[in-house]
Formats: sequence, structure tokens, C-alpha cells
Amino acid sequence: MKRTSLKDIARKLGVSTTLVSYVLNNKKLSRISHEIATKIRETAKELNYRPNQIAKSLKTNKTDTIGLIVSNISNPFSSNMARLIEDEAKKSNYTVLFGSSDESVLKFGNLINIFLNRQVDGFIIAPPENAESQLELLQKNEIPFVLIDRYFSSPETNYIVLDNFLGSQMAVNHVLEGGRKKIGLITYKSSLLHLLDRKAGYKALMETHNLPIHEQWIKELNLHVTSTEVENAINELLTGPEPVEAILFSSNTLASLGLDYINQLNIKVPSDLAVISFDEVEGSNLFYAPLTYIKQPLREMGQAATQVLLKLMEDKQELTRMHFEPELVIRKSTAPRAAAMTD
Amino acid sequence: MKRTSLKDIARKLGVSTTLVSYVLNNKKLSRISHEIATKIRETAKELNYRPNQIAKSLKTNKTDTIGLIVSNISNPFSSNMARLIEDEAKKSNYTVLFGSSDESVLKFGNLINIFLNRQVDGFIIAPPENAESQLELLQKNEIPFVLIDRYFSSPETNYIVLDNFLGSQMAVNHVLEGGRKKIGLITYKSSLLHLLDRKAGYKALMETHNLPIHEQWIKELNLHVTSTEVENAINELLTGPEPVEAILFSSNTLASLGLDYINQLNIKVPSDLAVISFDEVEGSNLFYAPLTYIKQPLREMGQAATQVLLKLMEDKQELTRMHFEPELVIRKSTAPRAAAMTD
DNA sequence: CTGAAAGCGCTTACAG
DNA sequence: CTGAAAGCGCTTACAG
Repeated sequence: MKRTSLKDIARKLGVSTTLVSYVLNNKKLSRISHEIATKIRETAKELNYRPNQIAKSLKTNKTDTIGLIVSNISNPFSSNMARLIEDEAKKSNYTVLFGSSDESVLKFGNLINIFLNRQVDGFIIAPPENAESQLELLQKNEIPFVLIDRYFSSPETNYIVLDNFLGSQMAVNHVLEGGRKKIGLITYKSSLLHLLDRKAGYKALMETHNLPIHEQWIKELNLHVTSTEVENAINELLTGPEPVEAILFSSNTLASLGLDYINQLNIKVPSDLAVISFDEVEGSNLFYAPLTYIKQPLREMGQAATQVLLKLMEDKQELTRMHFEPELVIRKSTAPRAAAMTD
Repeated sequence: MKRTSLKDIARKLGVSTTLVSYVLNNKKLSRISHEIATKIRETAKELNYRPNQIAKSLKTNKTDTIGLIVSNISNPFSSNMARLIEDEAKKSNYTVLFGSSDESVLKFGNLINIFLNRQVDGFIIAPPENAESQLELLQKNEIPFVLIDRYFSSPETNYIVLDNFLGSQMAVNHVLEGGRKKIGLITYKSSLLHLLDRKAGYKALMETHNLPIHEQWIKELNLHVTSTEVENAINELLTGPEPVEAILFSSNTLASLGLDYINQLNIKVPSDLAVISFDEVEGSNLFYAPLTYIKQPLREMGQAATQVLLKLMEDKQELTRMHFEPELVIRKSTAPRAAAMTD
């Protein structure tokens, strides 16, 4: 069954496709008789006309599609972001293509190419390490894009990220206020700036308070982290010459693995060890000491990213770089020393 | 900067676009001199040629795109499924458009239309209630699609679902073996067959064992469930004339809300109450009594759905309906009566 | 072995 | 007020 096209409608009514196109797109309506317009609309409905966006795109060079590239769509952080972007994009009649890079530049580059071949109008990207050259390529080709969650110092791009430096400071400050000065950091070995910011914030605040930072307090694990690595890191932080009283996890994945292990150990949170993390750990409220965490304003960030991209696509404008303020969600895992002891 | 087209390459080499098209698509290579083929490929690379899939699609009437419609991409079940489908589709050079219906037929219909306008080649769909007429429309238009997770008795469609009836039976049987005969069910008020199957399996197994089922043991909540509804349901199950000894939750969302509440009550799992659920509850391993659950073989189901759709798209074939076998993952929340007591 | 040409379904500058 | 016509970037049946 052939789908009906503009031509079919035009032929049936004995008018030009031009006219039909104008009417169905509500263009130049002022110059078209009301009568014929109505007839066209009726016939379109009757024949169950459905515009072929592909044909339209070929002509207009616009697909009303944006490509969303995240690390892994099955990660809650990414899927939540995806949903917000989907909704925000739909408001402007955009549809979202998605792809997962798995932290691999190779896969990332492939996705970019696949999406470019499909003529996406722009990208929202949480890039993997070493994606700089790919991004430069996009810039050279004047493809609009905005980074989210992650960013680079060069090339200069639009981005929407958390103020990660501040987030770490808030986390460390909160732990210090609870009476714990020996704080370990479990993060990733990575050149990604948002992660370096988290490390730097931790260090900076410790220094502000003239507290020593032992290098063995900072554990940097693989981006594709295993539970064993996390377990080893925790063991090392808890034993050694300067055992820590608190651990800051720089991601929900790390914290989730960490809590699993801590739960098996013969120690109590928060009396023996305070725990805090970036991003919520799904289900950590079921833990006997629900996790204190640094919360990102996901909705605002997702909407901002989409809006910035949409604006970018209609007219190249200057750079937009936003650092969103984190929120400290205090729960039991960091209850103050004294309180925790008598708990 | 204009993108280079086939014509650009053809002009530069003084050959026809026909030839260039054949070479770059590795078609009819036997009839093309090796020399000119090499030259064409070199020039394409040099000019950074990137095929315009939109133009190709217009001509071939194929977009190599599939539409994935789930209830909500930010639900872990959906995002996990999405990731598996993304990977499986990519193996065959397909890209995935996604959309969330939020259990609304209206939104669902809109997504179908949007995706059809974009000429997706087929759909993978976890439909909302009352989506039957929309699906019939797809069938009438000969659009290939396969349902996943959910299905209808009419119209007859392809689908990939869990054997939900069996899943409930496994769950109830396991609880009975643990020495508990009073079992409550918290599920949704819905005509969706996979949910009715879960209820039916529960009833059937109880009857097999000649156990009474009190109607007040079956709680049917709104698909857009609130924590209050879950709390009320649990309260009613635990008080009343015939308080239950175990609760089966028919989804991870229900179980998650339920555990949250049970955790606040002055009762212990599993000694006071055994708990079991469909699908894993993220982070429930952090709970003092990790949750026993009915596991769906997501990977197999996602791959099957994609494969069935791909086959469907190349040649309409007969119906494929698969009921996958569930797996019972036993953890502490359903430990046998005796063991739980002395625990 | 190769290419001119038609055509996919639209949009829109242009002529009347 | 209206329409013929060109053209977006491809594919491919057809003629040579």
C-alpha cells in the first residue's frame, strides 16, 4: 500500500503540490482562499496523509533530530538525563537519537559519524576521555553541539556541568564538621576535568583547613572499575599507617560498589566510617545508614543543555558555559562523630 | 562549508555519479575497472565524503532506523533493555530512536506518528494499556513491529515476553517451601496481560496447594503508583483479620517503595515478613535482608526482540511469540521460617 | 565496461 | 491569488 504524498492530494483536487504544501504547513495562508485550504485539509485527512520528513529533510537540510551520546544509557545518571532531554526536545518537535560510547573514543567517533550521516542537527554529548580531536572536527564542520556532565579546557566548547570543585568542597566540609579529619577519596584515574575538579576540590578544602593529605588517601581506579579494585582501595584506606575516618566516592558507581563491600565488613557506618558520594546511589535508602550525597540538578542541567543546543542550531552564538551549583543531601552515613557514637 | 556529495567526486574525476555510487557502495564492482575504483575511493577520502543517509533513504525507502517505545527510559528496566537493543541493532547497522509513553495511549500514539513520519523501518514496543487500536493501525499499514515485556491477546502480534504466569508460580512456590502460606500480592490495577498473568500464576499455585486466597490479600494499585498507596496496601495486608506472612510485589517499582516502608516499620524481614518481587530492585543488596526476586533474561529478550524485528523487516513472516523462562534469584528476604526465626 | 536520466517526496524562489 | 519547475543527494533500470 503506497503512502499518500502531496502529489496525490494535489492530483485528486486538481491543484498544484505547491498549494498543498503551503496549506499543510500553514505557510502563506494569507494568499490562499479559505475554501481551497479547507478542501486540502479534508482530503489530507481522508487519504490519511502523513508528511515524509525524510523528503522534507533532504530539501531543507534539517532533520529536527538531535544525537545524544552518553557513556552508557543503562546507567541511571545517563538514562535520567536522557529522559529529561527527550521531554525538553519534544517541546520543540525534536526527536532524539541515542548512543552509548562505553568510555571509548573509538566507539564515540563511530557514533558521531553514524549520526552525522543521518544528518542530526546537533549533539548533546557526555564525551569520553581523549575526545578532543573529535570535538574539534565537529567544530570545523560547524556542527552545533553542547557537552554535558563533562568538559575539556581545549577545544573551547559549550558545556553544562556541575561545579564539581565546589561539590567536593561541600562534601569535605560537611565531613569535617562532623568531626572527621582523615578523609579518603576514591575516584577514577582519568584526565576528565570533572573528575580532576572533584579531586582538586577535596585537596583544596583540606589545605584550607591546614589538614594533611596523605597521598595514599587518594585512590584512583580504572574507569571500567571492578568490585575487586574498590575492595582493595577500601582495605588500603582502612588499614595502613593513617587509616581514614571517612571516604568520599566520586561517583555513584564507586559508592555502590563501596557500600556493598563495607556492608560485608565488620565496621559500622557512620560510627566507624563516614561515607559520602557524588550522585545518588539507587536504593541506598535501604541501607541501615542512608548515604549522604552531592546532588546534581539534573532537570535544570538537561533542560539547559537542550535549550542551549536549540539556540545554537538556529544561530551560531557565543559560547555558553554553565557550572551548576550542587546540593548537599545529608543523611545518616555522615552523622556527626558524637551522635554516631551514642547511636 | 558545503558537504561534498557524490556529484562533487564525479565532477572532480570526470566520471558519472552512477559509477561513484557503485564504487562507494561496493556494488557491481566486477564491472568496474580496478583503477578507477581506487581513484574514486581516494578522492572520496580526500574530500572527506560522507554519504547523506537522508537522500539515500528517500530513494530506497529505508532509513535503517528502528523506533523504541518504552514506558519511561529512565526506569532501569527500560534503560537496560534500551542498551541491549542499541547494541544488537548496531550490529546490523541500525540506529535507535527512543521515546517514553508514560503509560499514556495518547503519548504513545503521538510517538508512533512522529516516528512514522521519520520513516522508521520498524518498532520495538512496550505498549501502554489500551494500545490495541494503535497496533492494529500499524498492522494495517504493514509496519513491522514486535512487542516486548507486554502483549495483547488481540490483535495478534509478535511479542517477546517473560512467562509471567510461571514466574509467579515460582515465586509463590518458593515462599510456600519456606513455610509461609499466607501470601499477599501487591500489583497494579491494569488490563495489561503480563500483569494479569502474574496475578493468575499466584492464584493458580495457591489453588494447587488447596490454600485459601482472601480477596483482601490482593492489592491492585494505580500504574502511576504513589508511596502512600503502597504504604496503605502494606498496612492492610499486615493488619486485618488474616495478616499475611509474605508479600509478592509484581514490579521492582512496587517492591522498592514497599521495602522503603517496611524498613521504617517495626518488623523484621524475613522473620516477621518474607518479601519477594518481580525484577531486581537496584541497591536492595544493601538492605539487611537482600531481596529474593524473579529475574528476566533481559539480554536474551532484548536480542530476540531485535532479531525478530530485523527478520520481519526483510520479509514479512509468520508470527513469533516467545515466552522466556524466569529465573528465581534466592536471597535472604525469603529465608525459610525456621532459619529466619533463629537468625 | 560506463553514463544519462528518471525519480524518491518534499520546499520555495520565481514568474505570471 | 496560483502553479510550473528546479533541486535537495542519492540509487538504479535502462540504453548504449
